Amino acid sequence: MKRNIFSMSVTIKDLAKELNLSVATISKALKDSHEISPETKQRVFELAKKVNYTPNPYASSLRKRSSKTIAVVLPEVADSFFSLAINGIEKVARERGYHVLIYLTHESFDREEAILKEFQSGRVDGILISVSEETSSGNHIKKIIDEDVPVVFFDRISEDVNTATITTDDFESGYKATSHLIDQGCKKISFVKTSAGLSIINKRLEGYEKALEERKIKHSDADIIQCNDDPENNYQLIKKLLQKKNHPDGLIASVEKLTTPVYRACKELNLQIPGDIKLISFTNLQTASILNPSLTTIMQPAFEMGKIAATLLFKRIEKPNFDLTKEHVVIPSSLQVRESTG
Amino acid sequence: MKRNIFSMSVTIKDLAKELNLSVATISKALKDSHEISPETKQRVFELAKKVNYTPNPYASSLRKRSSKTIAVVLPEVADSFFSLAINGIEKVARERGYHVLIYLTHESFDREEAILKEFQSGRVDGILISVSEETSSGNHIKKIIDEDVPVVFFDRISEDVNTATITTDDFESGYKATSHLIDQGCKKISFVKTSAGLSIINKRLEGYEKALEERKIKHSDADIIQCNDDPENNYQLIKKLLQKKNHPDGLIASVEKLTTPVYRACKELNLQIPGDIKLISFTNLQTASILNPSLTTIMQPAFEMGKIAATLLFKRIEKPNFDLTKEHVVIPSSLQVRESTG
DNA sequence: CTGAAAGCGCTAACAA
DNA sequence: TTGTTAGCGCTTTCAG
Repeated sequence: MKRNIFSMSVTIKDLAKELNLSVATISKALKDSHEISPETKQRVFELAKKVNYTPNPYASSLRKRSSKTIAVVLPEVADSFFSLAINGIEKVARERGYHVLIYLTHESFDREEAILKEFQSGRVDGILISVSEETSSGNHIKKIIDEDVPVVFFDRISEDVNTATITTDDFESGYKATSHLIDQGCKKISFVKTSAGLSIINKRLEGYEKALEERKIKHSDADIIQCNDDPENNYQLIKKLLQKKNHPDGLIASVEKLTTPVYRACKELNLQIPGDIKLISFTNLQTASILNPSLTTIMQPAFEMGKIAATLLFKRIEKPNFDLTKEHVVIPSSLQVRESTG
Repeated sequence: MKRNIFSMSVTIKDLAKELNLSVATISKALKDSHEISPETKQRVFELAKKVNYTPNPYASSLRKRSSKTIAVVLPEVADSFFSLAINGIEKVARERGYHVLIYLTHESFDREEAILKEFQSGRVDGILISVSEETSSGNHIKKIIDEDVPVVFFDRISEDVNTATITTDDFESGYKATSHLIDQGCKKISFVKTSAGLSIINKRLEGYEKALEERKIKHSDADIIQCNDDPENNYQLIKKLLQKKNHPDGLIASVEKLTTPVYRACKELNLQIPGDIKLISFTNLQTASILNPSLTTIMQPAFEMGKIAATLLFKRIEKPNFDLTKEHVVIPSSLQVRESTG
């Protein structure tokens, strides 16, 4: 492939030669610097347009030590919350001319650590992260912050890292969900959770316990079902719970992926929802409304959270003395009452 | 922040100084070149590890004219197909040490064009794309290919661009879905589609028409419902269809997002599924199985398609004479029969 | 086996 | 207003 002004990537040098100007002049003209005469700018713009000049991003990144790209690191993407969050993030990134690199940890701490390590030498100007289930220590994240690349957490935070967080009111929504079930007459409410020590899940759980205590509903550890990442295992656990003669009459699925096994188990065991058991799930799934009976949900403002997280990150990127450690936004989830708790 | 060997990004130069070697030697040692003595390599590796050296990716990209990153451009991400595809793509990218930039067109051609333009100056080594609904011409894509950056299409292709494609058997699955409904006794089958001239939807439609003709089922344009991007509008259209005295007794939702309005409309109108109307939807949604009645679906092998698309792309990236224009993989969708067509 | 030097494309002092 | 120059950090001849 020829490398002249009509093919391959055109460089500033090419433009300079063509117009008999120096590269410096072209560079400045291109960014509309006031040091350059209108006429020159005009000529430069025209030629640039004509030959379809696009700056080499890496040359510029190297020189300016900023890449105009951010990283989004997520546990997974096949989940309505994260899908929507990506949408929000991408939206504000695009508006500001930033690029977004996406990384999936698949809930593995090792992978998360390996990924974070890549951000040590200026690959990205900032990081948006929702930590994996396995993540307990935040040292890998602190290390990056020490290198002066800003990090903001959204949804799943690491409590020992001191930086901006965008979360929902997990405690309150656990409380709200539970209170709603109690209001609807439930006397024995189970809380189904995922494996690890995710702080958001634990907060939901605390809300659940608080509500039960306030309303003087007796409960025991047996009401809290610990699931893991194996769908079949989870299904069996839930089924076992619902098979008991004194099975719960209310159930909270604390994460989206537990919705399907719960419905399946009820169907399999011929338990009527909401007659025999009332259900609430933490999810943003569109299809909640067309389940039969339709599903009462706690919906997180996923898109909004993504947008706010990204906005804060950019604020810090563009204004390095903006203090992220002071930013802790909590956006309320909403309870969508539907038939499953009717 | 100090810039010495114990803080901030360490560079090759720092290592060189520390070990009294030249940067060239360090660079070669780091990539385990045979020109370097084992002892030297050893020393270099140790120091690099100790001071946590990470190469500056942009310096290297600039010099090597390759970025070890690919772009994935998608219409949206809040859709089970794309979510799963991203998973597949990310998996193989990670295995090969590539980074992935994500871009959303939100079904807008203009946005797609603007995004593609960014790939002109070596930002990415290759592109995976599923075109927007509005995309009819492929010139913006051809331009990129002309600059020698490889492109592979997955799912939604642009027919006038000659490069690798990974698709499902859309015609066959349209045919299969329709035949299934006929087998189940449907006499009047509607096909609900989205707005634009997406080739995959039209192929599904052709399969539908073929099946009807083969089985001598009369049908008219009125059986084909044209939706758009406005959920409320779509809901009304579908409702109007189902309200007719001689409403269809079978319905194919040709894209995932039409599933919800169809179910909603049936419920609203008190139509029994599958008694009054049988339903099939093109979707990979987990929740299809817990809808009530559970939903018969055509499932695309999304994860697999993402993986294959990425694999082909990397093959081409790593072996520039590998001819993408000859690669056209078609992976069959599968019909999941459930209660909604019972 | 090691090093000197050139240069990827761009930006930013500084000079003219 | 424009140009000269010196890098950003790395890779890669080519010489020693």
